[in-house]
Amino acid sequence: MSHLAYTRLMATDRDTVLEAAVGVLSRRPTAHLDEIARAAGISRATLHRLFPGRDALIRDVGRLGLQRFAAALDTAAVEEGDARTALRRLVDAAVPDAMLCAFLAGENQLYDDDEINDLWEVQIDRLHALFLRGQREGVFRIELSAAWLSEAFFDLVAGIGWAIQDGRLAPRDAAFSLAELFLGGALRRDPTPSNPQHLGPETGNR
Amino acid sequence: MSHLAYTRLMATDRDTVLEAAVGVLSRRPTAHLDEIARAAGISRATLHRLFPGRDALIRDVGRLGLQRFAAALDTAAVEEGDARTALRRLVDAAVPDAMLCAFLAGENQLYDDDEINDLWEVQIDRLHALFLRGQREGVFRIELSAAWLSEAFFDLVAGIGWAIQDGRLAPRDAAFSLAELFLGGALRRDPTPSNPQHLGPETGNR
DNA sequence: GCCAGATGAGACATTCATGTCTCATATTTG
DNA sequence: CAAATATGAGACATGAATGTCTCATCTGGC
Repeated sequence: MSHLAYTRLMATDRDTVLEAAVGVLSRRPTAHLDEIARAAGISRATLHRLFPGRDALIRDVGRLGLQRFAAALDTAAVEEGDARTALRRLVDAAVPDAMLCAFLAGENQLYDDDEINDLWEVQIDRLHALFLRGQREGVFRIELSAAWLSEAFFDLVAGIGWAIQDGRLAPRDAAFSLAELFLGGALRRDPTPSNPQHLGPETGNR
Repeated sequence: MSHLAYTRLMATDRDTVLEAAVGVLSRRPTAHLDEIARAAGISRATLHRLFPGRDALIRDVGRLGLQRFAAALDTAAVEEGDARTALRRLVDAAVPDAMLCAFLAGENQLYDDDEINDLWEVQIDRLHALFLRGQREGVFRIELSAAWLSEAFFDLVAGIGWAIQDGRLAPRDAAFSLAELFLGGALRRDPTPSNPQHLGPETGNR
């Protein structure tokens, strides 16, 4: 029991360090371990005790990001319901980890680790499938390829992460800004206020 | 005259190297000078003759990207005409340099060079002004802040660059995919085929 | 064909981040 | 309070990338 509690404490500690690391690495991939350790509030020695080396740290950051994104896809249940509301759920689930996604977008496929690459491919495929399904359902536009929709969505999630981190976007507005822009685009829908249609069902919890 | 021709030759040569460099650096910011030199088809010695050092190279890549983006804003004449067509012109002008923009999006504000930062700020302000004007004209949605629209637009341009570089998007489709997604969003406009409206005036040169 | 400038290949020194170590201190456990 | 463990601070070695050099080769102009 005490052993379990101990390992769990270490695990969350590792994740805390990884989240601090991503805050630095997403903007400056060449940051020194000194900076990362300082950002995490620990010494370089402890950082080395938690992670054998720099590449191990980077690898674990990527793994954490992919795990979080996979968890977001799970909690959003993107395989169920109609595609539009599924995507809205995904937005809500993914925005809290937008910074991790921003890191992933940058370090896209520079990993030689098979586990990481497989994990990445699986999640992208799930996203791709969501858009394909939406296109078949008549929800998403078919002029834009599902591959491009997946890519653009992930780019915008990353953009959300950067914007929040740099203080250019309030976290409160993040999910709304992402969902509205991606789903509805930048153009006004109806210049005449005769058609009060909305882009999707309002969940009412804003 | 021959002197001018000589310096111009060198300048374009520098730009050629910079464009090769961005192809490597946009994906792997930690790439060695060896790789960059090989990507540019020159030796490391010549690379050092063209650029005093690594940071000078990075700085010039950033400067080139900003110059190209500024030129795109100029040729698109974003300050003239209605905002929607101005943005379409900007898309067409910016897409060829999307990879440079992708690099800029990554190395956002890590420069301590005042000239670079000023140049960056000016261009972002121009983009911001375009969206503000469009919102006042009733073209762009006012629920999304002009700052977010600027940021998201740039993120998508960067995404275009990455997708093209990695072969996930055909260069032919780039401008269309970017403009349609950003302006109109991912959702189908009219599920019923009764209203054949389009998102903007077709220029007819596709 | 000759000369000047440019380029490539490689050796060399240097700098700096990394990795490893020790020891003192702080914190927790019993 | 005492022991055990975790942490921080710093020194030190190592290795890799960078910066600088020389020399051979190539190209272009005269």
